[in-house]
Amino acid sequence: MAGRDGDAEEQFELIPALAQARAAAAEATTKVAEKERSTRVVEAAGTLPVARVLVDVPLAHLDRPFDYLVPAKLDAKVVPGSRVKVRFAGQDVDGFVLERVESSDHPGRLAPLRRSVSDEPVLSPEVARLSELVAARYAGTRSDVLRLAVPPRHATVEKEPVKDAVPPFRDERDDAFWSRYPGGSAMTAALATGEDPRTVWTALPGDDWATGLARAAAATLGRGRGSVLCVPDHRDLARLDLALTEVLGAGRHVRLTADLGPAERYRSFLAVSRGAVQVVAGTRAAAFAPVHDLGLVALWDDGDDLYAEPRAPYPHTREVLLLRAHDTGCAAIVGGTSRSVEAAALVSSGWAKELVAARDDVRARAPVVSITGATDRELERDPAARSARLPSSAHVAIRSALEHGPVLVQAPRRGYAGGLVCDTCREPARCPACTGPLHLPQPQLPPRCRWCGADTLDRTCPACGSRGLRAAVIGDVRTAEELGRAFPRTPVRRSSGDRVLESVENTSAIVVATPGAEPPAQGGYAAVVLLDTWLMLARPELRTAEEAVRRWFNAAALARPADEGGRVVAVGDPAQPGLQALVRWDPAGFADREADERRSAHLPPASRIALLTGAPEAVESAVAALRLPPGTELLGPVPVEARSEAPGPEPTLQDTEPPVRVVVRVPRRWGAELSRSLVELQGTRSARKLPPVRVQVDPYTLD
DNA sequence: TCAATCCGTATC
DNA sequence: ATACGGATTGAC
Repeated sequence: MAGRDGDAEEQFELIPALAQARAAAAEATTKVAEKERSTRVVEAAGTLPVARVLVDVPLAHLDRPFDYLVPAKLDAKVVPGSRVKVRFAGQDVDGFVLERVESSDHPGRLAPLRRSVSDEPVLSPEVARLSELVAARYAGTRSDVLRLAVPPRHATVEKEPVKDAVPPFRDERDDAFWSRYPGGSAMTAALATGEDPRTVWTALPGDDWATGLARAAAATLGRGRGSVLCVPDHRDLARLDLALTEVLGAGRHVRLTADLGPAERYRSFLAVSRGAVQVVAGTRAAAFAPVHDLGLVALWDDGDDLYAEPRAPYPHTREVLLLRAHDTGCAAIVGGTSRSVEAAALVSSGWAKELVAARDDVRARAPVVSITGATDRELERDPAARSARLPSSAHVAIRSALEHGPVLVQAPRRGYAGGLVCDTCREPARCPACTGPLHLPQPQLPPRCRWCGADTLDRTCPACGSRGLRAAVIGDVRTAEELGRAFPRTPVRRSSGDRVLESVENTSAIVVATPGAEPPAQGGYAAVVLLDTWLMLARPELRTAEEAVRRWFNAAALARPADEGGRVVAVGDPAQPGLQALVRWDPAGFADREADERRSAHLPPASRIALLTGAPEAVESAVAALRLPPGTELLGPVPVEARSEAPGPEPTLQDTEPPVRVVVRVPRRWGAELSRSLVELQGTRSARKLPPVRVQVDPYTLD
């Protein structure tokens, strides 16, 4: 059995009787003598007998290395970065060896390592340091971060023979992709020479971004440096994987995602950690990949919410990669069709340089975008359009575009119909009895309350006095049905949820998709229609506008260029800044505008915020104990719904009393200070066994 | 005077 | 989380 000969327990049994007798005789001795006894008994390794071990315990105040004695028999297996088992506070726990040292500062006697799990150095010094930085940034523990960074061991996979090393990569320097961007060739040249450029890249609509990232990785690999490339989901990863194979050839890269399955995931991880491959493409789990000689970190579409890790300490892939680039001094590319507010902040602070196409190029490649109002008056005038809930101009645009190719219709959310809103002011309709949300149980029945179940026969909108109601969310299913009736001779296909189309052919068809599930069309869509854009702006959340605009740009980028007749019709308010940015095809301008608004509203990234959630008294005492940096704002406490979407080990909130939440907000320059005092707070609280308070630094949403 | 129990603190 | 030590309490 594996690890049998690595068991320190056996060594205690093998202690000579003489030594045992001597040890027994030394019963009442000083601490110094006792320490000597223990060292002699365990027979420590000849050189570097002390292992500094990060133990896997969830307690914040124990998030530091502890020293253990390396038994001589384990000398060869206990290497820096390897997994061990140690006795800690009376129980056996897992740990990572951070380093081997000559002596310990610990005044007491050291316990021996119980066992070496494996001699595989799975925690590289760089990732060990990164986990420290991420934990500090998000006020979490290193053991929580390491759970995200190092996949579980798979012994069978670990024993598999190592693949032969591939010969050094020679980049043939094909600049066909990047030369279309002013400064693009300079960037790849800088990647190839080791100048480590940091770039916010706003891609041309319809551009083959995957090839761009693959070329950047190739330039970096040309000088022997590796890359970490992150994408939001599997569709994107399949595309990047293809591009990497084409540009780098076979065997130069691996895919790394959490849902590969334990064996395949560990196999990919080992290929990277052993240096067999230096290019990693993956979802957010790949951000921590221990790439040898890291030269480039890159991510595509950094505004996607899939980059927000749902497990503690909730790090964001973009922040992990940027911390990594900053710490190691490697190059970085933050790319997208649109631009996140955080990316805009990287440019305006001077940390990164922007890489955008020339204005003329953008005009030629972007589709023609128009906005059409969706007033009910306009719907009434056109019976055909009303049946499809489409303004007549959108209806006309679809009909004429279908003569030239496929048409994409983006419908805000999945499902048949959501709640009901006032047909005039669009205020959500609430139950007159209990203020619960109303819905239509069946088309011909009166509205019913989802909370108390009462039917509402007579109701006027408290906001505007209107009596009419309409569906708040049409949903892609009903949209597809209605479009099928409006265009009876055209095939209507759906792409959403777990039935996402890979791509569609260049034929006359209507594709109804939810945001993020839009399949690309061969040769591009003749037209893209964005339905009910106002709905995507209706949520009162931090990133509502940014998120909506990102989704509009991503869908619109699938249309053909203007000179090939590509059109985009957005149904919404022509004065809406996000839609105006789409008309001008100016994602950077919109991001700057949004950044200004966040600054004046004291929201991230201009401010650093932390959420403290827990039982009312717990949150109250936590806030009272917190060292608050200058300029701190405290918002709340407010009651929150007891919801824990995040799977896995979470601090269990008291469910006897409804939890509350406080928002702590500081100016950005005090962000590190805030994180420090949150770490201190969690340390004190866990040491004193106080009820848990969940801390989230810069959460993705503030709903 | 000693044992059972509680509380606080360290965990190598 | 245990685990241990010192203080505290209670019965002889």
